[in-house]
Amino acid sequence: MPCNKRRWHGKFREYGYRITVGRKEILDVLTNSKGHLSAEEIYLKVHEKHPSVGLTTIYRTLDVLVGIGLLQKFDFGDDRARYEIIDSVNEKGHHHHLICTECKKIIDYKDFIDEESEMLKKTEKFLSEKYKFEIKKHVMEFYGLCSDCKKRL
Amino acid sequence: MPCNKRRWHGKFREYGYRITVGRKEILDVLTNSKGHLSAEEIYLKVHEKHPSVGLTTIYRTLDVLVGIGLLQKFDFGDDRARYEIIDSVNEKGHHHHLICTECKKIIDYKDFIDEESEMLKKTEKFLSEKYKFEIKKHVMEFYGLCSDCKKRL
DNA sequence: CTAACTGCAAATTCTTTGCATTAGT
DNA sequence: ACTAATGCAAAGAATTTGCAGTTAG
Repeated sequence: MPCNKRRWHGKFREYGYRITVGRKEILDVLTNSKGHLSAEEIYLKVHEKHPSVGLTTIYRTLDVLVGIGLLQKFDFGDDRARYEIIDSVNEKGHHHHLICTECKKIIDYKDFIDEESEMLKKTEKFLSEKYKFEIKKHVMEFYGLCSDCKKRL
Repeated sequence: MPCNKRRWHGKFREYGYRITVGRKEILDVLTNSKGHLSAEEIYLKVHEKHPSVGLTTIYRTLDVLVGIGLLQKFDFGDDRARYEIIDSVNEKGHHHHLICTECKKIIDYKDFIDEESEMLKKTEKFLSEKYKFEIKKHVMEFYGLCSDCKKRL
């Protein structure tokens, strides 16, 4: 994915951020993961290749990435933030989430994504006018019990 | 709101929970508030009338209320949980949120709520069949900059 | 060279828990 | 009476911060 690499290199320059080994590896992990990773999970993966990178750097880099719009931060109610590379950067494309409140499993879905996105866009337009709000992101999620937990309980 | 009182009294009995001074006051605060209060905010309000009620009780009661389905727990990304009495209990009715990521202001909106809810219901039905998921709640929110913060920055 | 970046350890903040006491039913 | 509920202080857990040493450009 050379175009991704170019994309974030550009963003980094633009904002005056430096490109370091740690940051490269973090971006790599995020790009090649299935998404919704926690800081700790990212730390562990990065640690495999670069044991010198500490958890603090992970947090700080994630902040930077969210700040320059390469990453989206989520909260699925399990007391830790989760991160996903934004849209065009990975091949997965836009999706929404289905979250099991028991085992914390997260399912990505794209069904109805176009219809949903259209609805969201329309609402977004209306709300931004009505409330003079500059909308930066939307969240649409479903919480419940996955099939396994439903059986188990 | 006598019917609300009857409603939760019933729920409490049903689950074998006792009705205490603290719990009554917490329910009262939640019912008469504009929603999306944090545990601390609830604590402060309850504290005005019943200084003997501690923060721990607030947390424990909120858990109970969420458990029996009288309360919904939210996370708007400001590192503290926020709570809202569910639908039929208060007169506000179902609504969604518009959240300012700068000043943390939360705006309730009901525009398109029917259309949105219909869409959500449809998606919900589809997803629950496809993934054998038992969907308990949905979240639809917009994050961005409110008019004040947009100006200020 | 110099300002950004880093790791480490300590600090913060929200929430939970253990335990002895109090109070619904 | 019996057991749930409570307050308090201590514990936990995720994230942030201060600082002195390191490194990218």
